Amino acid sequence: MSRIEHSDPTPQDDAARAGWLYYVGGMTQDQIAAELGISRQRAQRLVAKAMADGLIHVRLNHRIGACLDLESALRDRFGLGRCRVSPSLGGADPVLSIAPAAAAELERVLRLPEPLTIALGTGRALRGMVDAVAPLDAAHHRLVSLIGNIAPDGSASFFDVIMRVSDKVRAPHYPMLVPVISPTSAERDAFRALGPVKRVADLARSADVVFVGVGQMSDDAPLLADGFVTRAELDQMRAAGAAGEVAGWVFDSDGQYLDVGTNTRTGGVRVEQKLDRPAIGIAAGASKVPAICAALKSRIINGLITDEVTARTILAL
Amino acid sequence: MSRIEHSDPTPQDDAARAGWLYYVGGMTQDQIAAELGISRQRAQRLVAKAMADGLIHVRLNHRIGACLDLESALRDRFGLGRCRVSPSLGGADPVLSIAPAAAAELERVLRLPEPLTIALGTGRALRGMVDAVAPLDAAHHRLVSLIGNIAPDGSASFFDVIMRVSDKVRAPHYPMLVPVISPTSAERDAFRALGPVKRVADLARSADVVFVGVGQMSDDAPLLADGFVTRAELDQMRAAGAAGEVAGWVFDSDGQYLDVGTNTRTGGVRVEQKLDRPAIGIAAGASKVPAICAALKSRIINGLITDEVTARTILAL
DNA sequence: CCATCAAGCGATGATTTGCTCATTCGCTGA
DNA sequence: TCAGCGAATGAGCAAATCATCGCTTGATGG
Repeated sequence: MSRIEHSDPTPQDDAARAGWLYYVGGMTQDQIAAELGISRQRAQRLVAKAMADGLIHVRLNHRIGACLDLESALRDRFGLGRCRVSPSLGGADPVLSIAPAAAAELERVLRLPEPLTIALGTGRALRGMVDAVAPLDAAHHRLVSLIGNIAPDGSASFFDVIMRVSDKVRAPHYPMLVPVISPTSAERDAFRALGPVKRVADLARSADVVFVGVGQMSDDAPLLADGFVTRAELDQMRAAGAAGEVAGWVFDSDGQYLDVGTNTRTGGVRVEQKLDRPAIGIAAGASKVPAICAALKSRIINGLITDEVTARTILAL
Repeated sequence: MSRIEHSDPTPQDDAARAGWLYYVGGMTQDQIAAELGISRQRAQRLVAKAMADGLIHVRLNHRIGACLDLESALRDRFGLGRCRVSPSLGGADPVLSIAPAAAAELERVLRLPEPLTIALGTGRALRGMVDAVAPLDAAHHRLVSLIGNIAPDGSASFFDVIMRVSDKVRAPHYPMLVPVISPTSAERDAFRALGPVKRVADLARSADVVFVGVGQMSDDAPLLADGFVTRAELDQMRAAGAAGEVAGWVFDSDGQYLDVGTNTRTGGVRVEQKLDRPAIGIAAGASKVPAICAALKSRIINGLITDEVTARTILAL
């Protein structure tokens, strides 16, 4: 026996086992407690931990008719390639509802056999997506960041999305080591002139697939909440017609990029309009609707993963 | 609005939506009832239906250390290619515990880009596997049955495994339209001489991957339970050393096929020993251990998906 | 060596869920 | 038209689950 038992079970092992028995085996927590020789409370905690640690993945294997209808309506209206509509989750954060669908789409791309360069933006939706991705081996692809990873406070937390996903799927990753938005155009240009930055930017521009979130420019703008722009800058860009933002680059309600405000100092790579490769927007929520519409209109994105109510609102316009 | 609402929600749509809100959204049944404007009991029934219909798939995203250890031990001992060990589910049917792992392996194969011929056996374990596969598009592969699909009572229920999986993944399928076991060798040979049967058999023999269950020859033998062999035939073959069976073909404890009993009348294609392509056995349960060991020993199978206690028992021998 | 503190544990009460049963609804055939 | 019948519904209840609380235990630092 000791020949086989190479290692003591880690806490995660225990949690995984309890979660397995509970969710797959359909056992009650009492039964699990008896099986593993622990108290029910402990069993309960292990099951909860398994869920909290993301050890248990739940997916819906049925396309709800209403969502399929919305997908084809969106596809027709905006000439989309990929389009996915998830059922909404009542009042909960819409990010939660689109994360599994977004993860499934990313996994689909990662499983393609030919080596691809996959460009990723950042934001809550993308973060939700990578948290929902199942570990798999995609070492033949390259993951490249579209956006700088240095926040105004100097932290590199926005690095997270690409780092986490590359960790999960064992793919090499190329973060863009520049400020998301530099204090001055000159400083931005100085960063851009650096060899390594240039190479990552070229890689990002040549990406075979692009995944981005879409930011709104209303008072709850992610750029503002995360401290990338000041309220004055936000107001200035709104006065100039700003309706939304992709990878930090602000555009108007027709999806045309502006030449004012932070757009003169944004460090990352801009997702060009009418890209001939998939550029998939991952976004949901009432306040994002104008931004999503604008991005779709000028084909900054040519694919969309959203939720039911957002899809309905977009189509109602 | 009516422009969008093309179709009324089906009962499955409702179940899927309730299951989504419950499992993905983490809402209580009361909340779901309020959200959908139905009674709590109805919400409860929809959630249960979603689970029963297999609309909700749960997978464990963590390899438990003990199982990994067993996998490498099995790989070393029997020189296996693919090997997967799932945690056991207490007293429950071991088929339930291996079905997700088996499904994941089949999905991996189905997602390979080059067109493959995939041969499938039948049995409870295979049936569990196909029930757990997620729908995906694998139209470039061919699914071929190793085993006849006509049961002694004339029903074609054994057709189920390959039909269901081909339905789920939209792959063309080639059932073998012969009795599993014919009453006489002559009749078996007559079937074999038929052109269509010959072509399916040739296809099966040339398969790039093989998935089979492993049957025991003890009193709970699947062949006996399903009425393919009589007790007298079972006893006769046991007297001749029968230890197990793959795709209806009986072998002894060294994994050598016998020349007696029903083996002279079995209709399907025999999985040859030491195949140079993957031949993956999907089997778990204490009573199957001798059969699995025998099949591994002579390399009728060169891959194994089983559960923890079965793996331990195999290695203890 | 002892005081302090944090982490984990088991118990308890509140909430949520699964199940049974009587009833109703809708359909079919006389 | 209406009786018969099966499926679906909702009420009620027992079981299961979850959240909170005080306690133990073991580590840390004075």
